Amino acid sequence: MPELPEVENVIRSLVKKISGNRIIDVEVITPNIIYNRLEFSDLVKDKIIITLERRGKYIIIKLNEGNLLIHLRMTGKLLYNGEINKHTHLKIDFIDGDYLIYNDVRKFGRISYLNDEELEFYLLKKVGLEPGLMEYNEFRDKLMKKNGPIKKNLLDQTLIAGIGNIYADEILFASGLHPLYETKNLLEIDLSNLYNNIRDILDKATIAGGSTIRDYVNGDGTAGEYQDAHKVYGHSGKECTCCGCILEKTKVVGRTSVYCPICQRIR
DNA sequence: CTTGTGCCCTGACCGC
DNA sequence: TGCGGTCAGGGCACAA
Repeated sequence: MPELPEVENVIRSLVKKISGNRIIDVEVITPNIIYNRLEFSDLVKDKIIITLERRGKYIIIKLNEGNLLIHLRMTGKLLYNGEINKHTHLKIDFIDGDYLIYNDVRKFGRISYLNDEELEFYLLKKVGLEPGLMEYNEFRDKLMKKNGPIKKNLLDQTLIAGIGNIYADEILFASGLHPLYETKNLLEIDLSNLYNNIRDILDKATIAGGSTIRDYVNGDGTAGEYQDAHKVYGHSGKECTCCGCILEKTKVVGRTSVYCPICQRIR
C-alpha cells in the first residue's frame, strides 16, 4: 500500500522517462477512477509532461497546461510501458511510442485533471506538513492541538502528510509509544522522538525503495526492500526484536495496529 | 466544529 | 476442488 516512501519512488522512477514527452492519446478504460471523466481525455490530450512532484501520498504530473493529480490508494500502480491486463484502467500514449498505464486491482485509486488554481486549493485543504520539510516547532504546535490517540493523528493527512498504517506502526515502535497513547499527554521528549523517527524512518524507507508487502512496485516494476526492516507491522504474534515478548495487535480508527506491550507501554 | 462508521473493491487465505 | 467467510485499508460521504 503506497505511502510516502513508495509514492516518492514511483515518481523518481518515472520523472526522467516521461518528462518532456507529448501525450497524443488518452484511453479511459474504467471511467469510475477518473474524477472529471467526461472531459478528461480532451483536457489531457496533446499536453506535454513538464515534471512529476509529490505532496503527501499524491502524485502530481505537471503538464504544460494543468496537472494530473493521482492517488494510488491501496493497490494503484503507475507503470511505464508496463503490462496491460484486466486491471489496467487508464492508458496514456506518448508521441515517441512509449506509454504510461494506471493499473489497480481494487480500483480504489483516483485520478483527476486540475488547473493550477484548483490543484493549489485542493492540496491546501487536504495535505498537511511535509515530513521532510516540516520544522520541529510547527510539528509540535499542530500535533498538540489535537485530541485522541497518537496513531489516529499520525494517520491524519491534513496534519502530517504521507504516513499510512505501515509507517505509523514503525514510527510508534521506534518512539516507544503505544498507538492508543493520548496525544495531549505526550511529553516533550516523546514529541522530539516522534519528530526524529518520522523523518528518519520515512527517509530510510525511501532510500530502500519503499516497502513491498503484497504487490507494490515502482514505475519500472521494481519492488521495495524496506519490508525487511519492519519491526512490528505484519509481525503480530512474533517476538519483539527489542525485548523478546510477543507483539500484540489492536484496532485504532479501524486500522490494525501492531505494537510491543512492553516497549510501547502507556506510562 | 469534531468524531465515528460504512463503503468502495478484489484477491489471498482459512476451515470444512 | 470448491465454497463461504474474513481480512487488508486510504479517503470520502454521511450521520450524530
